[in-house]
Amino acid sequence: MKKVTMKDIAKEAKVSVATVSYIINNVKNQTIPLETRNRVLEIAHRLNYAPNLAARSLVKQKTGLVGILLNRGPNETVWKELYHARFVSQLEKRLTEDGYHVLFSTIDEKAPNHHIITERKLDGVFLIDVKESNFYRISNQFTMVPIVLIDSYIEDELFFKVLPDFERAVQCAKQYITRDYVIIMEEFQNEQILQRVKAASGVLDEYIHIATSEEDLAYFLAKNKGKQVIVFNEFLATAVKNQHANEDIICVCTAGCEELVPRTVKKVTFKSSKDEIAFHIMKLLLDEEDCSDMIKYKMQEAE
Amino acid sequence: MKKVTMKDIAKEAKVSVATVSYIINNVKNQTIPLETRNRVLEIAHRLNYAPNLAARSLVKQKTGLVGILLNRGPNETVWKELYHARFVSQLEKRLTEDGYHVLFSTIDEKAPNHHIITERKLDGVFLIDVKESNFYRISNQFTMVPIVLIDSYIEDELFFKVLPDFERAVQCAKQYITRDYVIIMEEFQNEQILQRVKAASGVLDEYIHIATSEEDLAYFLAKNKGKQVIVFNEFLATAVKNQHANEDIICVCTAGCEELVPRTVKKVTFKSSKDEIAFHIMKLLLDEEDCSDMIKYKMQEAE
DNA sequence: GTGAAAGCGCTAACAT
DNA sequence: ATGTTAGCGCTTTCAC
Repeated sequence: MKKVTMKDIAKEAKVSVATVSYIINNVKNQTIPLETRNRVLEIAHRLNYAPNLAARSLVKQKTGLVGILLNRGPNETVWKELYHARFVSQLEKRLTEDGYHVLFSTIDEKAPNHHIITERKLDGVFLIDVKESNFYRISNQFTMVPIVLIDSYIEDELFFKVLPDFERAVQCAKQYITRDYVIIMEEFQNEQILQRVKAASGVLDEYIHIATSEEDLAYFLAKNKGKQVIVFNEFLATAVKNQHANEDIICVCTAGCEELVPRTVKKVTFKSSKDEIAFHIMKLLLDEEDCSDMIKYKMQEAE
Repeated sequence: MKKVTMKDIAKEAKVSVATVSYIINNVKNQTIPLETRNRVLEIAHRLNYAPNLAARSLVKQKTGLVGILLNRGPNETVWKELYHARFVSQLEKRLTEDGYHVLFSTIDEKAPNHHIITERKLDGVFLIDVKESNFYRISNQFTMVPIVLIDSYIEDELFFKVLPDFERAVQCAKQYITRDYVIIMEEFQNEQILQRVKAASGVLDEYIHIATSEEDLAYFLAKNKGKQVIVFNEFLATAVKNQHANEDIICVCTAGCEELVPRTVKKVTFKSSKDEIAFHIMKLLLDEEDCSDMIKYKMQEAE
């Protein structure tokens, strides 16, 4: 009941492993008589042969493995977790459909461990919500691997970045604004993302709330009673609405998941989803297109 | 700028690759003088050496890879997707903490492709929401791999199963029942799960609704106006509450995510989380404990 | 204490 | 048309 290899097939078919390899991989420029071919394939099938991709990648120098690495803070809120889960789920779908295998791992912010990238010889990596301090000094280790940063900003030409266009999003949200307003968003590990939102919003720091617990949230809302609220991401917006049904909420749908938001919440949506953009960039990098001119991608918004 | 291997280190340190291997892996019974040891480690570090796990697993016959495979139907609802995402996320955390690398993949229900299991030589596999027809005939291919089924029921002694104890859950929910009630749940790919809920509920088929779209849901609720509603999983319950604020809802918290449910919803929770149980079983299987007596695990409920 | 060498399963260049 | 062979990067036995 042990694992069956090409050798087993070769022996049974009385051919060499090379021949088996040619047939299994449908190698062109190798003319194999139909009889041999069928015999080998039949045996392979009968023995339940499955190629060993580890062995193959050793010689091919390509693993077919793409990593999705998620920086998880010590106590993330459920909302935030869902926000990430949604993205990972969508991205995985695209990668899987494209024939890649996806290695998914959270990175403990306190003990960041990126060894998986180099040890598994990943063909490409998505890094989500990266803490800049964790990455700044070690980026030189990853010059061989295409890396796309999600919801993160690190000043390093090596990385490609995908993140919402906060400036435009806030502008769109303002269409609904008729009086004073405040902003609520998740806590990102990446400090610069926060800075960008703040800069984009044009409101004072005291009117921007980083959601970390229900209690703090309730306190903030109580203090700003009567004001309109712009909330970033659908899950957080839903949570806010659940607990504070009366608020006048505008949700910036950064999670690509508008269906979940209560009808009474106003919405700002994006033209293309983050996973679509991220996948597209990675695809170009994996296919070794020339990517020297694209530096940073943003999502565009509609109404 | 190419990849650095043990050979490179060996050359630079003027020792053999064997010695390098001994040092890198801290092999006991091999007495290495401290001087050599430090010199090699220093070089490895300076060259940014990272072991190639594919090569290692080839000789060790263990990949350190665990699969989480999710059967995704053609048009899953967002609620369902979140339900799964939540579980995957929690399970991945445990596995990663335990030193395993996680291969995450959705399986297209229409073109089920389980080759990843045999080709990546996974050490263990979690299969979520498995369609029995997809698996029934091919289970013999996986006799080498520990497999744990989640939210699925397949009559096959080969598999371990983890699923909620629906009978007890319904009983608990009934504590809140004061009049006629209906049941709402997600559509599972695994038909037998549905059957179990039906059997457990003790209500007629016409009072059990499988949520597939908001329209159908609204129609079902309208038809059963005034009745109490038992909803399976927090996300669906939240969605129901969002759209139909007046309903008297009891949520069976199968997603381990109670915080997300509006306060006005009554809850039935489980004692232990599914990911905890699933991980525990897998751990035993991976460590090759004797597991011959455990057949099926259920979740217990509290409150 | 250290290293040569075989072999894990596979591919591909080169013979035949 | 098929086989031989030399690796891919690593572990491990066994000899020195």
